[in-house]
Amino acid sequence: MHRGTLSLPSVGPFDLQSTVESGQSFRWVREDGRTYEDDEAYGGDAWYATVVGGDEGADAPTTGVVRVRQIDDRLEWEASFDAEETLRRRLRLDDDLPAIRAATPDDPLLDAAFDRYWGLRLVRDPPFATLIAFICSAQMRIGRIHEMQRALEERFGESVTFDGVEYHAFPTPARLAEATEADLRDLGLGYRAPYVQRTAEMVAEGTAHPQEATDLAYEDAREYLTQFVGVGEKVADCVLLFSLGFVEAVPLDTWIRSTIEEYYPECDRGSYAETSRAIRERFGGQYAGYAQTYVFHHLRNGGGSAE
DNA sequence: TAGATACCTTATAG
DNA sequence: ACTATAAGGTATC
Repeated sequence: MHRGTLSLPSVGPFDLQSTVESGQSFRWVREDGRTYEDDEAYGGDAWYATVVGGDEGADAPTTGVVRVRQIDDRLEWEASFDAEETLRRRLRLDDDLPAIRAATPDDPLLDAAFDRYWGLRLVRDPPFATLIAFICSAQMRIGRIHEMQRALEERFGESVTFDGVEYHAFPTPARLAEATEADLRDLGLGYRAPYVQRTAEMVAEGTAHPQEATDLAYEDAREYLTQFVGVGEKVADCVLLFSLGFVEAVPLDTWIRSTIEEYYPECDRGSYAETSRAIRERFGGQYAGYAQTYVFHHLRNGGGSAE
């Protein structure tokens, strides 16, 4: 058992709950077993766990389990290995949040979102698991996307025991590629089942790998990812933003589209590509994905003109 | 290239 | 109880 504490003034503002429960990551499981839709019962100091390794390859030299919780300005962790660097990377603790906000234009909506969830950070999740999770996300609620990922892990993921508790890594591409469409439909994936199987097969066979997009220019990277089955421009943007470090990416989902309609109508240019360019510019360019994630979380929790 | 439609499953509103 | 609708869209025509 390895343990450690990160003092938050050293990494700047941070809000663990907002970061891992804002619908950007599906890799963290709350240890108290409460669902992600049960926010009102949240106590503020819950442990969250994730299994590192599995499909992560070189990104995570150590396979193991990490638990983390936030108590005031301390981030406590327990893990089966020395997890400090993993946490810094996965939770983007080195991002300069004040500088990012300073680079984002002021307007009433962005100010409200940043004020309300100040400390929310983007995540840097493993590419394959993120690709699969967002293929699953089509026409799904956040809670059910979580359920699907847990089902995939339990059915196809490697079992890991830590501190007397059994955890499951996310399945490897090879293991998911072996699954049949019927297997995946049984887990409740619906029409996404063949998308997941075929995409896993592409990665397992070496046809393509989401990691390959990292070296490309942003729009080329988005185009690259759409070769995977079940991956359109929106899902590609999610993978770029939440896994591959393209902090300028702004996934145009239903929430952001309605936001554009209501608050930034001049940014609606018809096509995804052009609207994407316009809203990215409106959100300040290089860190536009940060603004998107704050706004998404804010509006999904009742923020905006309705309040 | 832009627009319309089907698609699995679940939860919620009426 | 039962039907309609929507949920972080994509593939196909």
